Amino acid sequence: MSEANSYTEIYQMVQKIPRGQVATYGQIATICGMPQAARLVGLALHVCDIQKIPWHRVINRRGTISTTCLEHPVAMQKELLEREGIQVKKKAGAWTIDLRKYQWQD
DNA sequence: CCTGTGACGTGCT
DNA sequence: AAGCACGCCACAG
Repeated sequence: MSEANSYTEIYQMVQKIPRGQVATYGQIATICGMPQAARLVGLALHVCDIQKIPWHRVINRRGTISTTCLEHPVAMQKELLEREGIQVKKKAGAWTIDLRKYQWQD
């Protein structure tokens, strides 16, 4: 685990997010020690097992998901987030979440 | 070995 | 307030 300098660390961090809260890519990257590698978090979640990783708790700085592959996951994300007590609103065609209210703090 | 890309972030215009 | 451009790190070809 100490050598977890790659996606592994990110996955562990995402799984560490408390239920009912969300975190931004930059937040995860910063905690992992790579405040400038927010893109890596996104890429990591892109290749991760969305069946095992609560990727829906990880969103961008705007509080929305810019997912290029918003094929199916978007609807599922809404279900998962609302199921955890997080309010998801639709704004300009994108799901918006109140970061100041749900953003996770380590 | 080098180049391109990507679920992002911040700054400037 | 909104949009555009650059920078960051890791991995694939």
